[in-house]
Amino acid sequence: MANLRQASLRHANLALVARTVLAADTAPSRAAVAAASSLTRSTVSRLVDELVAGGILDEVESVVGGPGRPGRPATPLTASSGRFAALGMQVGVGHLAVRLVDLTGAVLAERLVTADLAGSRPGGALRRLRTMAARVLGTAPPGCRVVGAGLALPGIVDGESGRLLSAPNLGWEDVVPGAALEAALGGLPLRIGNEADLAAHAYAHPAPGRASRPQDFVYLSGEVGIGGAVVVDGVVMSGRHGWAGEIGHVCVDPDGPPCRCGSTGCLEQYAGRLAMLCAAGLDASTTPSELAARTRAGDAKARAATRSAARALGVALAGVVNVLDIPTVVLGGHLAQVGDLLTPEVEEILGRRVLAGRWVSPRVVIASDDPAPGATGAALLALDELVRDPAGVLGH
Amino acid sequence: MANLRQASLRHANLALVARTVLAADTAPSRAAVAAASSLTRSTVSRLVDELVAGGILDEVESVVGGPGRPGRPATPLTASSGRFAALGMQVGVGHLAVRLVDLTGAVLAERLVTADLAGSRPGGALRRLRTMAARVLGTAPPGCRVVGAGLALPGIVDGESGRLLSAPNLGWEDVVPGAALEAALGGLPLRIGNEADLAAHAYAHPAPGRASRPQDFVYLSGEVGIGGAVVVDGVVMSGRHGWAGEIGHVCVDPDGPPCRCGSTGCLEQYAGRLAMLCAAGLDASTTPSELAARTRAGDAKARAATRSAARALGVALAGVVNVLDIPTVVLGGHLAQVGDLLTPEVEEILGRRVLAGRWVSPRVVIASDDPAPGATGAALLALDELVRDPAGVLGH
DNA sequence: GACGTAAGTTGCATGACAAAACTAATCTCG
DNA sequence: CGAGATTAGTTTTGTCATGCAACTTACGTC
Repeated sequence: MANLRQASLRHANLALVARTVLAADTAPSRAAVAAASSLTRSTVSRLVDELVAGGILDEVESVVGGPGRPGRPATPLTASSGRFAALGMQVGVGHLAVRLVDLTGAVLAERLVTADLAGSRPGGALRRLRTMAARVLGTAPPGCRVVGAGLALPGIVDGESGRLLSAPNLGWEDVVPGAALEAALGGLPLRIGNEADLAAHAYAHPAPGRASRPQDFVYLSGEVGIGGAVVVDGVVMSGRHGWAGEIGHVCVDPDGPPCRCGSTGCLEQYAGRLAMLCAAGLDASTTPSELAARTRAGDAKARAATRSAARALGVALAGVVNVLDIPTVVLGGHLAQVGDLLTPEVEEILGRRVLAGRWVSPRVVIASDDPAPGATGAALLALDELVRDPAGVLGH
Repeated sequence: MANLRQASLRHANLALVARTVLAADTAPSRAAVAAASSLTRSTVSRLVDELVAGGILDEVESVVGGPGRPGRPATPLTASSGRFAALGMQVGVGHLAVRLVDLTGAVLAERLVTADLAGSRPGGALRRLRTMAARVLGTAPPGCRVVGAGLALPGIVDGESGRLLSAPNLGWEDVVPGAALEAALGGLPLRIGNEADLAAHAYAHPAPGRASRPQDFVYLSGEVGIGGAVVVDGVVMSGRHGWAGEIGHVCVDPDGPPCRCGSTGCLEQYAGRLAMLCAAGLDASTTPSELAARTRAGDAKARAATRSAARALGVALAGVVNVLDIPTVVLGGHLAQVGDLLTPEVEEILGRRVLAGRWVSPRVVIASDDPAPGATGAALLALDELVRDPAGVLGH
């Protein structure tokens, strides 16, 4: 709603040029950027010079196998590597993670530890995260400017106030992580977000300003329960208060088993990690991969457990797809580990229950096995801000 | 993604000024617009002059009860009435409607006829609509410029190609209404859309560029089945292909009755108009108001029918609210007529099943009883385009 | 009737972009 | 090997929408 002045014009075009370079698959020349952005070469040249001087873009000298085309050779442009970075952190039920990610999407430094934080005290976990963050920041290359920090949390989060309202799987209630982390961050702006939202963001964006294959999908993530996120056009729909994506508590059967959320027949009671292991007669500490192995081996209880999970997922996701017309589902977290067993039946149910399935049949895909995608997403959050307004870090 | 030139700057600020005037509750002066938009008075003045000359805004002479404040009196600005308008049409299962709506949101002319179109032939219905449209356009006041037309349809629509893919309640498949209406429209651009989407748009926007109370809500609409729409920040989420909002086919109980969509236990089988009347032991031609009357009178079957509908709505909507974090539900269509009977139980179930219900309890509100809100929404669609880029109809 | 106040207008300076001419660096072909 | 073709990038000049500040207008008030 803000007005536009000439400066905003420059800001907007600066951002447009930066985005164009970052989004490109191969390093484009100034001329290519001009063609792609429909700005003139002269304007692009001026803006690129500014971005290069500001350390956001790099001119690549490499005449990798001279193209052999006539004319003056181009000067390829890329995101500057190692000059701007952001810190991404994640508190999971089973781990802590800290990452330093730069504008190219490269991880400059990382620390990841496993830790059983179910029913833990927030203070202790955040202190551990703080020392990890300090160490990672310490190993940042010289000349690298860290522009922000993000933290992914498995619960309902109020991003405005930086407050974690409730994380049932951790047993945390009403925590403000920023206060505990401040000492390590040294005034760095911290943004917090839901783990599934941030993992989904990372899935849609392999690097700042770059978009990957599906830009519209429903993302499911889970360590103990099931979190989720809805991504439309590469943007995570966070809802009125930022609490969207609770797919784990969509009702699959009103007469189903009670859920710890107080309701009955929630998806989580069929396809949550504990629910699946329990149904398969396995111990809570068993890995989902073990469950997958047993299912493949023909273990009857394991087969029944995956089958029940797949049917519940199918019913719940069909509802979501009917309401949102987003025909791609991405399975992350523990669901990724048993994903190939679930996919066929889930797709079959979706095809049957989705009204528009006649025209576009819903697909299920499996996310990468990164143990802490939320940390990457959290870092991208801060870097995206830089991409959205590069003038902010330049000489204004 | 487009680049910004100086002209775009002017276009954007022209739109900003127009929006500011249209969105205001009381006619603002140039100075007030400047304050609200953070443009300078000089810039606003120039832009307003252009908009007034172009017939988009009007200067109101009325010094209604001179304010008695010192200083030069302001010149209040409003949307120009009767100068620009758009044609909104709707084909319902039970009616045809055509409206001419101007920039103030006023209905300049209207025709509405009841007609049983279930299982009808598209050609006949569209011919009737065409003559209605021609008559309404004929009564447009002189000097009124009709800038576009929209058509609301109860089915799955491909807006890009202007094709109605399927409207099960009409029995229509693969129809291109634009061809049949062309003669009446005389080259006017026609946009088609889903009835629920457009009704939801009209609910969020009482007039072009103006926003009403809830800007985030789930809208339910129904004549025979149940259509729906999701509105986020005043914008209807249409989904990847524009087929979002099929809340009627969210699964309430996987073991429930079969639905004509091929699935089982769809919401429509509990809360659709026919389903409710049937469960209450009433004839298909009975009005929902009659059902409401019987329920209030204590008729056991009627009570059971509304109760069952309310529970199904509660379960289905809880899923939607959990996934989208949109805590307001608007009941339209036949559900509005029995709305007061459904509301308490639906709200109770939502409070129980929505995970974030602890912090914000979901509300159910009842839409107005306009028989053809989709027609208004369809007209607004075309007018919104004018508001989004006023420069388009000005001297470029 | 002079003064204060707020609305709206006018003229000038700024600065961002487009257009077009120009320079640079390479390939190609006679 | 050199002239011409071709493409990349730069420089110069013109345009135009905005901000700024001074100005005019139209009312109230004392």
